[in-house]
Amino acid sequence: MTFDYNQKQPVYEQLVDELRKSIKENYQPNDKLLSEREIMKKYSVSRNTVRQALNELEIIGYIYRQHGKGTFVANWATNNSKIGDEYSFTEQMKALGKKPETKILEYSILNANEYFAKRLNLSPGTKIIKLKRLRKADGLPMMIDRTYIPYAKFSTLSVEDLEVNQRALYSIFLEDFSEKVKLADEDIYAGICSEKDAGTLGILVGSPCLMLRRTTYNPKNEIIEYTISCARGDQFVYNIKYQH
Amino acid sequence: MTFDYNQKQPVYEQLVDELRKSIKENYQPNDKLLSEREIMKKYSVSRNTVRQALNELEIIGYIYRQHGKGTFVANWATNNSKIGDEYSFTEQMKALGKKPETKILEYSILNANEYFAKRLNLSPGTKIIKLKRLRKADGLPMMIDRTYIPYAKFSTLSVEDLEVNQRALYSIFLEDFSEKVKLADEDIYAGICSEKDAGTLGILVGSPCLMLRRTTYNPKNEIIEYTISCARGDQFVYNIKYQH
DNA sequence: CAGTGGTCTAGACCACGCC
DNA sequence: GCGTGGTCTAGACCACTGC
Repeated sequence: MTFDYNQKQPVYEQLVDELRKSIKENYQPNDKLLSEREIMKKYSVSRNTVRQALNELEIIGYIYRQHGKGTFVANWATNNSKIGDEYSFTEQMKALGKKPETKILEYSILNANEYFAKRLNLSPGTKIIKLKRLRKADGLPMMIDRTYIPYAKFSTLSVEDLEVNQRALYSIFLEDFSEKVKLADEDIYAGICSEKDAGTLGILVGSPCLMLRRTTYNPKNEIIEYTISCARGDQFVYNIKYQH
Repeated sequence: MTFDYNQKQPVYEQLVDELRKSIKENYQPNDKLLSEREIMKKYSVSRNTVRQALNELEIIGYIYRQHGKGTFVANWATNNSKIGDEYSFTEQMKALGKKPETKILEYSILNANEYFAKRLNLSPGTKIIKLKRLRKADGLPMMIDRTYIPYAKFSTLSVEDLEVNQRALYSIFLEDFSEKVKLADEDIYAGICSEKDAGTLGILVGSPCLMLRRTTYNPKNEIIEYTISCARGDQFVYNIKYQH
């Protein structure tokens, strides 16, 4: 068995796909996998390529390796959800089997005041876009996002894409504006719901809520987004998985 | 310049240290680094080794690479705190310049009831250790942890180590019991403080608080810890950084 | 076009776990 | 001693960037 070297996808990625398929079909958790040298022979690739593929599989939690013993299949219970990705409402709701939905409550262009200028690392007065979104799951209001992004970078952002096509904001950043999220810095804390948001979320004023504050950076360390979210405390659980 | 091949530390790790030092002393953010081939010559190592070192530096956010252009120094503002690590109260408080302190409120051995047996994946009635800890920062009570671990694995756990030596639980797991944390699964949600905890934390009953529920797994997918924490909403902020 | 990072090969030795 | 994963080398070609 060999791979196609003329494809756009590198060989080690093709190998990752092959191994994933093979594991899915033929292995149980904690089974011993083929050794690196056996994989070399089977797929006619060099050891470096095998190790590159195995590294990927290790990172996504599909396998674990033990020096002197071998490579083993990890328990996939841990593999259904993405690990180490920044928070995505849509992804989390899907993982819970709920139907996510996003409604745009506000889209406006404003001049940054002192506070938002500082948060976005811009000069006060610079134009920014404010986006207020209501997130629902199975029809139930779950959280309100207030997102602030620099107008200069995203002037042609289409509200229709967000609402009608229900595209994820980060997909639009990446696909339409080539802005890659390199780092997301999140603060999570407990708070009390404001009167305004309580009405929108359909809960009592003063109910406990989960507050999220997020700043995201591109590879050049420019800030591409600042978001404050308020989630209802009686419904919303934020889940993270850390892999080592 | 060459490296010592007889050291326990692999050459690429030595190269990582060298490059970190060099970057710290001679480079500014977004400066262009030596090319991979120049590093090869300078340190007399092969390209693979250089790339292994650069991969590490990329993962910890020290550098970023651009195909066809070069390798660049990232802004270290993002590098002071560890990225992608599971939550550690002690580490976070240190990062904020606060003095962390842990007080053991309870250490007991009990038989797991239905609930905890399920959470730890044990049979009901199995012996487990309960550990209740109060976390303070600069003398101020911040959160209460209730940790449940299987007695079979950690029967010789020393409370003195935790309290007098202020050792981190995970260091003890790793160093004294060879239990490595492979995956941490955390739920974060907003809640209301119980009467009992309100007294300990010095806040009013019914105050909003941040609740954390954590399950950690070793590489074999055995559960090594289940912890529920309650943090005061007026003081405590949970910070995470995601790197891509 | 030259220079960069991205991928790949073939072969070597070491360190660890197990019999 | 043998098989495993971990590290390392020397050399090659490709794809992308910018002049």
